[in-house]
Amino acid sequence: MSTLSNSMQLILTLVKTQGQVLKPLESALSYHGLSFTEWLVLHRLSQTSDFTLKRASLASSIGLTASGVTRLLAPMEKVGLVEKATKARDARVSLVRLTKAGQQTYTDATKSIEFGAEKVTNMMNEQQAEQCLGLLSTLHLSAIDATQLD
Amino acid sequence: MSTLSNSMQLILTLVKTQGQVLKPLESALSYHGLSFTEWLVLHRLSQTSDFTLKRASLASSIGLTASGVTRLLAPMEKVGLVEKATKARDARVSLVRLTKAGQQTYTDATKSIEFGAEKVTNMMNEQQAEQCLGLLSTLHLSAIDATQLD
DNA sequence: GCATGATGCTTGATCACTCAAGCTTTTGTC
DNA sequence: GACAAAAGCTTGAGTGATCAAGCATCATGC
Repeated sequence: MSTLSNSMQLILTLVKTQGQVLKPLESALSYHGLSFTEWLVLHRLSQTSDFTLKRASLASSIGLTASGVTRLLAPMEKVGLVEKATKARDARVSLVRLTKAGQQTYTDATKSIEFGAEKVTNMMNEQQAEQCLGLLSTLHLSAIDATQLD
Repeated sequence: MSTLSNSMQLILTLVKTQGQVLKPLESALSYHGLSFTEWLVLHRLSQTSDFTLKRASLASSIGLTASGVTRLLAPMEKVGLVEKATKARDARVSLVRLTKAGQQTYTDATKSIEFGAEKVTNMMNEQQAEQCLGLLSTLHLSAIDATQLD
């Protein structure tokens, strides 16, 4: 019954925590008919100047494959949150644009998810939250670095 | 293009980081024919005094449903990492026990995953890792707390 | 001592994603 | 300016999980 290294314990806690944290947020979003990943799509699109992104860029920015994006976006197009557009000079690329309805849904859903986020971080003060964010960012960079040189 | 609350940014970073961190570990484990979740099963079992756990306890301890456990364990039994046992006084419960082979695989795989974990946390010093672990634990408790009162 | 309900697990259907293969369009080379 | 290679997306097959329903087994009240 040997014990794990500190690194491994950190990662175990990371995984456990994410699982616990995501549940309430998913349920907050379900009221708007969105999954967390779908909300992420709306979020990324709403951050751009023209509400438009290449499918490939969207994919990598939310940590999905191209095919994952295709399958995720299909129903979102069907309900009109998002629409297809084509790029002028390149008929290969397919752009995704947030519709007016999508912008509205994003605004509403974001209120819900942020409310959930507040509740979930309730036991942390502002300073702890900031510190945690900083450390996670470091860990993120470190993980990217480790992935590069394999 | 309004910006997100600190809580929400923390959670976004948490999710992004976990995704990045898990990739190298999964690939380290794949050498032993294990997924991260399967390694978790071996880990939980190896922590018990008699290498045995109720399926339901195992489920909740690794954050899966009962049916998830059934489906996860089936192939692991087939390759002999784990075996079924029955409880004396209660024919409903089905116990899972780590076999000798499973113990060996756990020992080997744990070396690999811990090596991966070291690499992934490479850019953090010991103090940062500990601090991060502490803050994540707080967040975890906070999230559990938030889930209770919904 | 027997119906009622609770507990523990499995099964069928479905979902969200991945990978590999394929199709179309563009780019670069000669 | 034709043709191989690359880029961008979609599709078919498979994986890992979920939920809801079902089947045993155990516990309780009368």
